[in-house]
Amino acid sequence: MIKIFHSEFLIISNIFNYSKITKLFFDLDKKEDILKTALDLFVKSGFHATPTSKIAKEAGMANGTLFHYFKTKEELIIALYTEHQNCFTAFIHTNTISDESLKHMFHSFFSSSINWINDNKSAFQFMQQFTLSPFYQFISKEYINKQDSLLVELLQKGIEEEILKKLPLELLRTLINSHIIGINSYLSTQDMSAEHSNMIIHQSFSLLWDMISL
Amino acid sequence: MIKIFHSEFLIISNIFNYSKITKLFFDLDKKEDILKTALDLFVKSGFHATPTSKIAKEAGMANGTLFHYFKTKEELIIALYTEHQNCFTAFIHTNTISDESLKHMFHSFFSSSINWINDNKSAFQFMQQFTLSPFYQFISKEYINKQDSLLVELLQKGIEEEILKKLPLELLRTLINSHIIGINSYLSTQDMSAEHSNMIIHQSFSLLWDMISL
DNA sequence: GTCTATACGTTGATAGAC
DNA sequence: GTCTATCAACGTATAGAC
Repeated sequence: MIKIFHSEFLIISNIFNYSKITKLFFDLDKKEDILKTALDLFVKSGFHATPTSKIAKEAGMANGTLFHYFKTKEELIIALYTEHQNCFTAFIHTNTISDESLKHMFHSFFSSSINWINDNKSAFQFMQQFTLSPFYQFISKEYINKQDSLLVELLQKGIEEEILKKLPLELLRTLINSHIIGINSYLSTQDMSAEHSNMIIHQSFSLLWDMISL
Repeated sequence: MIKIFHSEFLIISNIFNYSKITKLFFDLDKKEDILKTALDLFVKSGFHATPTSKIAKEAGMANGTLFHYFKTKEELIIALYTEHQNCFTAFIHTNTISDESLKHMFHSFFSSSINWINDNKSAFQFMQQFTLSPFYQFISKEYINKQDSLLVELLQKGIEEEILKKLPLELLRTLINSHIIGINSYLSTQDMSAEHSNMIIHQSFSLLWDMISL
């Protein structure tokens, strides 16, 4: 990856670190090479069925070099999770437009979530695998709550303003997240045009809104 | 496990094979010992982080004995998945009551799903892990569709009778399944009385119905 | 059917030269 | 920082006695 186009540049720089944009035109950091390769292999074969030796090899470096950047395999797996989770959250925060209408804000929150997931399918699948794995217990409650803080804020406002049904915050939060996962699962298995896909996303938001709004 | 109580008996006989009920009062089949132990360990540590030697040991048998019942570890994992998936489907089929009202049928379908999942938390978590893993590709499309046939039938009827919104069947199916997973996730993380839990299940069905019905 | 013993490959991680 | 060489431990699966 020596040269990349503008559109790819935006996506990739989004996944990784904005401060390292300039390096992208020449070479990614070794650390990022590892993370990128590990993601592909983990999604293809699972954490434990993917040896560190294979990651290093496919990332074009020696076995020992990988352990220079990550002390253990576990550290690598957890770093990979937080890397993408942070990216996901950052994307949603910058793409959820502020608006007088709460419904519009929910809509843009919803669309940006779906869009990120769609542009980062592997990352999202890995994050789901991770969430169900024993590694997840090493992620603090505080971190998890922080990631969902924007959604919780919106929900709180919605309930206060009597736009949303008066239900436990946690329940609403969980149902919305499940809904988003479901839409993603549908969009991934069906083979459709971008246009049709957008229509489904729009429809799905209406469904979600019918469910949670008064 | 020499003697078990009636309630446990019902749950366990439900998980495994009805034709082997009589054996339960003395000893489970070795094969079922393996499956039961493997489930616990897989949920605790994941497929690959759980060695077959540990499964055999905890199931109270020699390493070689395990391989007498399952030729490979992969075969064991896949058998474990279908075992529980079959049980889940069977439970829903017998517990979804026939009724003139489609809404009532949906409600009982929904409740039985939630109830089974709640009584078989480990099994369900394993099934989700499995679904996201590379092993899932070994499960045929036909098998998957067959498992969801009751829901699809209900949905078809609902759309024909203009009770449900006219949306792609697959989309509805996926959204309902995600909703159920979400409710389960909420019920699992919160600590509540059976009474309160039932109330949430009831409310959640209303939400689902608001979403999919006209 | 069940056990013991073991073959044989693989893996995570380290040491030390460059 | 990166590589090569290496190791000790482990994991799947088999062979063969009982």
